Amino acid sequence: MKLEQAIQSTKFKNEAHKAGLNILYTAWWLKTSFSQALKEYGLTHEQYNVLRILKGKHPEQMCVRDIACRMIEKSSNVPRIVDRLEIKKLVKRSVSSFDKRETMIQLTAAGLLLLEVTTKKADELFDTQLCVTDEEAKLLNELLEKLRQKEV
Amino acid sequence: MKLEQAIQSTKFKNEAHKAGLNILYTAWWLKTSFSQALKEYGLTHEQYNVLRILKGKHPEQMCVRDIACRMIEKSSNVPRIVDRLEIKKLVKRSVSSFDKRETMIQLTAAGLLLLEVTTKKADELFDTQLCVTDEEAKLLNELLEKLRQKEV
DNA sequence: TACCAATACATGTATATACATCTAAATTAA
DNA sequence: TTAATTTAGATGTATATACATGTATTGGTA
Repeated sequence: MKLEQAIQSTKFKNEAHKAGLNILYTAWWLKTSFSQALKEYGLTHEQYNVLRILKGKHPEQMCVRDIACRMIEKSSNVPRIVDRLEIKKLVKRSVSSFDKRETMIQLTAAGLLLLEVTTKKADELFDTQLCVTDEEAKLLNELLEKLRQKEV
Repeated sequence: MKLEQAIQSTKFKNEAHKAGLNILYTAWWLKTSFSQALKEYGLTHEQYNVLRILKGKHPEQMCVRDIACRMIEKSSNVPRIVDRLEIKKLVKRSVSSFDKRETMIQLTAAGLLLLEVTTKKADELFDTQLCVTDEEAKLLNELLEKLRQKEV
């Protein structure tokens, strides 16, 4: 669907302005499809994201700060997301013996299992829903990184 | 900043997968810069978005449903955003005489004034922060719309 | 050693998202 | 014309975002 149809708007200040809105809309669409796919497993996509980050170090533990700086949305409140994962017994919290201020998080066997199933679903979604060739995707990545070059 | 630095991750399944994450990250970055710019005016970017949509019809009124289908994030809860705008006297609610189920929303003079100031700020932000040429932006728009082609 | 600043994370608050439910009004059907 | 269905939007709940503040621990400094 063209952006014009999606947000019922035809006038944009310029192409860059339209690109900004197009990125926001595409991100919303992606998040929504993603959340839909995870729903039957009782996971939100932020919870999935934290599990996936933990998998990267498994069976080692990670502290909250390390998880936070790997999140896509940097302002995510990781302790609260971990709260919900802990209630569902998908992760385990423990105080670091190294530094008692740090809370170490580790995937449980249930968390690891659920992650494996949902990762398959998520990868499938990316493969089937994102209609771009490898070259187009590469170009898209370059354009997005150029667009963000004033990032602080 | 490269996506790899931003989310401290170097392994992606393929370029399309990386593009998906890159879009999500770029959208987060955009939203954050945007919210930052609006903060001194006491507006969130969703509230700004609703005001901007209302401006499109001003001085005519719009019903809640019409606003909702122009929102970038379709699952936004428009009545609640309007609640906050109404408290700040930036919009006015009234029952439609045409169909008493409909609530008509209209910008107040204060809302219109605030919108003019913030629109200047917002446009400035888009112009200075989005580092792409007109051709690149056009390409980006085409790629995003191709990527979304399986949209329902 | 005692004090102070910095750090890690928990927690509180306002707003938004995502979705379900409720109420009133309009539309359709019997 | 009444009854059932649909629609519009208000409202409730769980989760997340964005940001401020509180608390314990650590590290640095006098």
